[in-house]
Amino acid sequence: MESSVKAAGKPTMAGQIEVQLRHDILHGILAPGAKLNLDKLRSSMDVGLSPLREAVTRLVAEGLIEAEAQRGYTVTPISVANLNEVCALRLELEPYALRKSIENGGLDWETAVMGALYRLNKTDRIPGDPVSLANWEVANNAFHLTLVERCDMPLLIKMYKSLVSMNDRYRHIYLKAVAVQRDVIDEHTAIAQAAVERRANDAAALLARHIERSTNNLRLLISADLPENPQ
Amino acid sequence: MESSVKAAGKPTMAGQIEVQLRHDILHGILAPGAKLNLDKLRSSMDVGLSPLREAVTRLVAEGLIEAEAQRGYTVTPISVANLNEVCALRLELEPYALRKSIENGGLDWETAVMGALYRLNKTDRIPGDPVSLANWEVANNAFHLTLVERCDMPLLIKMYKSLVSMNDRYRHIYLKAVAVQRDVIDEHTAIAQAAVERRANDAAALLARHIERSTNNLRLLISADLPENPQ
DNA sequence: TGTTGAAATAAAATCGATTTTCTAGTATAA
DNA sequence: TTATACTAGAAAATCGATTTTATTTCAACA
Repeated sequence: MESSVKAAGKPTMAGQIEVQLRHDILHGILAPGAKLNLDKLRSSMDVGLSPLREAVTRLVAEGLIEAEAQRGYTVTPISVANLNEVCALRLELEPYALRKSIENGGLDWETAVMGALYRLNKTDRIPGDPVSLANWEVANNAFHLTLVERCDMPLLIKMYKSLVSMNDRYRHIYLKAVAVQRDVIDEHTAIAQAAVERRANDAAALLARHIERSTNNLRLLISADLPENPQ
Repeated sequence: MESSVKAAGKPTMAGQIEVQLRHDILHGILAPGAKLNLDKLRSSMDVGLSPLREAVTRLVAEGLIEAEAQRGYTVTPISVANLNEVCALRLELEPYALRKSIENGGLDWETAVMGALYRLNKTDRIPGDPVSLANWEVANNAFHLTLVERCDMPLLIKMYKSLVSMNDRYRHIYLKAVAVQRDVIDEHTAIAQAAVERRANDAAALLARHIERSTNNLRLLISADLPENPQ
C-alpha cells in the first residue's frame, strides 16, 4: 500500500518510512506486540528521528501501532477477538459498499471489475513462494477494492482499506505456507458476475459468504495459537 | 474529546495542542477548507513546531485535516456529500453497534444507559447560549456513546467517535442558534427503553430514525449554503 | 527480608536551526 | 500573445541537540 498522505512530486522521507514500517508490521517482521524503541529503530533503519516519528504517528492512526503518552509505541497485538472484530466489520461494511457500487457504477466500473477478475484468475497463488503470494495478494486486493470503490464514499473506503490491511497481517503470519483448499476462483467469479449483472442481493450475499469463509480459514489456524482474549 | 493517544502521567504538549486544534476545527474557528500554515499557527498558538506537527498529523488521521505531501495542510472542507456520507455510515454502524451492546450489556450497562438518559433530560439546551449548548452536547454524546459502548468492538467505537465528531462540526457551524423543534427527549427515552428491555429491533429502528431526523434537520440548513458536490 | 527513596539511566518529547521543495513573479524567446 | 526558464521568497520537511519524563538500580531503613 502506498503512503496514507496524498503524494505530490518527490516522495517525502516520512512517507517512505511509513511504507517500509507498514510492510514490516503487516508481514510480521515487526512482531505483534513488539515494543518500538524509536531510537534503535532510527539507527537500524538509518533515518532521522523526525520523519520516523511522523511515520509512526500515521501508523498509530491506522491502528497498526499503539501509542501511550510518554511510554512509547507498540506494534498492535493480534488476538482472536481482534480478528473477529475485523471480520465482523468487513461483513458489515463490504457488502454495503458493494451495493452502493452497484448503484453508482457504470460501464467503466463493470469493465474494471471484469478486468481485475481476469488478472486475479491469471495470477497463481503458490504456497511457500513469497513472490507469488505477494503478487496474488496485490491482485486479490485490487479485485476486492474495485468491487467496492464506486460506492463513492471516501470515508468508507478508508475504513475498508484499514480493515483489509489488518486482515492481511493475519494472513501473512498464519497463512504463509498453507494452500487454499476451497475454490476461491469460483467464488470471485460468482461475485463479479452478480455485481456486473446488478443482482445486488446475490452479490452482497456471495461477498459476505466469501469473507466468512476466508476468515474461518484463518480463525482455525489462529485459535490454536492464541488465547481467546485480546492483550 | 480528549487526546487520541492514551494518556499516562503528565499530558504531553502534542496532546494538548491536539485537543485545542480539534476544538477549533469542530467549532469552525479554523474554518472548513482553510489553509493551515504551520509556522503561523505555531506563533499564534505559541507552541513549538514539533508537537504542533505531531498534533496535526493525528488530526489528519482523524479526518479533520487533509494533508498533501510537501504542500501542507488544509482543514477538511465541508460539503453536502460529506454530510451525507457521515450520516449514511452512522446509519449503518450505530444501530449495528447498539444491537451488539444489547447482546453484551448487563445490568451495569442498563444502569449506565438510564443514568446518561437522566442527565441528558435534565440538561437544558438553550439556543444561543454557548455554555448551555456545550453542556448539552457533552450529555448528548455521552448518552449515545453509552448506548453503543458495550458492543465491545474497539475499532467500531473508534470509527463511531470519528463520525460523531464530524457530525458535530456541522451542528456547531449551522445549528448555533436554532432551536430543535421535534421532541428529542421522547426519542431518546424511547431508544433507551427499547435498549434496556432488549427489544433489539425496536431499539435499532428508533435509533436509526433518530439519526435520520437529526441529519435531515442539518441537511436543510446546509443545502441552502453549499453546492451539492464536494470541493 | 521487604520497602522506601534517591540517583542514574534510558527513552520520549521538544526545541531551534538547516535543508529541501514548492510557488509566484519576472524576463526572455518563440 | 503564449510558453518556457530562471530567480527570489515562502513554506514544508528534516536534522542534531536539549529537555523532560519514566524506569531501573541500589542503598538505607524498618
